[in-house]
Amino acid sequence: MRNVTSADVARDSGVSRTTVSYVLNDTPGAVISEETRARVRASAERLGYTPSAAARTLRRGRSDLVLYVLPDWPLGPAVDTLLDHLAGELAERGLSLLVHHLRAGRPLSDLWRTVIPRAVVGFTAFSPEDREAMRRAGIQVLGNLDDADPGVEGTFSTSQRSIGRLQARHLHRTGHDVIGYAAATDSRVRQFVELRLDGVRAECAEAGHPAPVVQPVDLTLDSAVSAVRAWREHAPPVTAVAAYNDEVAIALLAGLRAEGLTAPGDVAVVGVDDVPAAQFTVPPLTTVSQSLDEQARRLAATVVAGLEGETATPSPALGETLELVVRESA
Amino acid sequence: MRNVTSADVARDSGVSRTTVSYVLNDTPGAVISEETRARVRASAERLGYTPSAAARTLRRGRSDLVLYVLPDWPLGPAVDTLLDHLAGELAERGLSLLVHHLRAGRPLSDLWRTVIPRAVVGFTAFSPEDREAMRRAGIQVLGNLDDADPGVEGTFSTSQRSIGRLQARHLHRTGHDVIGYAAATDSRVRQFVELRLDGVRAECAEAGHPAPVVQPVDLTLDSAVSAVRAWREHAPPVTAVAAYNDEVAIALLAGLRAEGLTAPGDVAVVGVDDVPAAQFTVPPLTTVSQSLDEQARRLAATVVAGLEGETATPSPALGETLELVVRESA
DNA sequence: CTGAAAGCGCTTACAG
DNA sequence: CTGAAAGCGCTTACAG
Repeated sequence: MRNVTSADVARDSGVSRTTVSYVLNDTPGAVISEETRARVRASAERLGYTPSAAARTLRRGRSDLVLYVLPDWPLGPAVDTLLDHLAGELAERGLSLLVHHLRAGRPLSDLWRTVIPRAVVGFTAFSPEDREAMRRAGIQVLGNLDDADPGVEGTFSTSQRSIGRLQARHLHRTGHDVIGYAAATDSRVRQFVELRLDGVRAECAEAGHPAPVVQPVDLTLDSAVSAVRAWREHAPPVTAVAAYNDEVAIALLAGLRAEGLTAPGDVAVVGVDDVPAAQFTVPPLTTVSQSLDEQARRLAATVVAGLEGETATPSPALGETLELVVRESA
Repeated sequence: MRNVTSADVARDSGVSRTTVSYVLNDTPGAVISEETRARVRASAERLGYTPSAAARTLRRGRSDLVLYVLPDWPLGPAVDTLLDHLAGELAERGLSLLVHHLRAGRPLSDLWRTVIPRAVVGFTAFSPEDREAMRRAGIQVLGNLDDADPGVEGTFSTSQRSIGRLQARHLHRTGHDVIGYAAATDSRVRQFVELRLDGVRAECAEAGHPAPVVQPVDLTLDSAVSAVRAWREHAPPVTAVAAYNDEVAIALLAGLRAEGLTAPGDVAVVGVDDVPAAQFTVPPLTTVSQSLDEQARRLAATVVAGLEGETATPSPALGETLELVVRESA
């Protein structure tokens, strides 16, 4: 059963392939009678014609794919939401999403050169060479986390620094002068840890308070307990801590409990993410919500705007998607 | 700056395009001197030649894409792992991953007809028509959750029923006769709820115990409290409950606490997933781990085996990736 | 208004 | 051992 091509449609509707192409693509300049158009469309429909992406790509020199480059660290639930929104918006415009997970020994350039996507969207920034090469090839490049490029900074992702600032500010406002920072140990997430911690530091400096006392915390009780002890023994003692995320914060809460301490009485704890479990911890966890859904929507909008050639409307200040959820732990 | 084509490489190395193609593709029958091969490869390298995916696809009649069809419900962290492994394995074979999120008004057939992927991998089963049509088009079809097709059943996903059985069995063994089931209310997840609950029912029936008392639980304290009350008021009273997943179980634990009850003393609770927070709840949560990593690896292996034409080695019994993690809540 | 023809870049019988 | 040539299915100047 051979595939049905535009030639089949042409034959069936008694016109040339040119006409079929004009009709089906609604080519602007083409002057074709409504009657002919209807006939062509009916044929296409009846024969179940679907244009070949390969042929179209070969002809046009660029495909209908958008390459989404994922980083080498765990993104959590964010990806799902992101991919979903993005794929949805793209589908409405006849585009499809190609995902690539960055990894050692899997150069990005081979892929984009081979596939010639309409746009490349990166979770992390691209190397200047990659970026330049893609631009030259007429591929739209949308990066992320790219602090060097002010035009792109934070277009998609909430500024990690703002997260740290928000945590520290809340802790200061609730009467804590010397605060700790619980840093995740997963090396793949280092970039984020550094950025968020930077925010905490900046806030402390501006408030005239001492710099945060950093302790590594992985997802074990032992590690949480050690961190708690270190903070308590610190002089002056740490009375509140900003955790890298809710998982770390939840471990911390368990660490406090194991030491016979409570939050926020002995040590206040603030997390990041507002995971579902955060409302059910003992005590309920105060945290920073990143509004991933909202961010996903913005990313999709930005990509689409870029594709349609609009000047990327500078997205609203990042902090806007950030929200402090005050419960009981801090 | 025109793209470099095989003709450029041919010119540069002084051979025909035929030879370039033979060398670069290691075409089996081709007899070409080692010296010529080296020359061609050097030229390709130097010119930065990357074959056009579009042209190759047009010629071959099928692309180097594997279409991964995601369902219309939240997959959680699973997707990330799955995509990562799959994309990795595929990349090693020169294939790329195209994701499509199923949604109303976005027919799958348009996409696969347009793109002609090497294989289509589905998280959920495909309709018989889609499946047949794809097969006829020479596309490898790998479904999931497809209980109707024994050859495919559970190839990728752990049997949802086994999860329920495992939960119920543990509860029975620890002395509970009448158990409850906490069903998630998110409609997108209904399919899973039904399957897992089925497993619980089957286990109860076989053990000669009463059928599970089902209560809906969403992620609010109120809802958890209502469920707890209903179970306590049930005659005979429910002394243990299997929760749809850890999130629901964690809400339940909070509901018990709010009612002045404790687990497992008053009501035992067992979850599913072993999320990081599970080890830090009060009390630590007993749960079923699905070994998503292991499953992702298997999915990738199955897809790759299928692509290489091997008869899909029937994967080992599903239950094997399931593991009961006994902590304190049950 | 509509058609014949070129050409996108590749692979692969076919003929030396 | 190697090359000339056809053809995959489309779009788009170009010529009526």
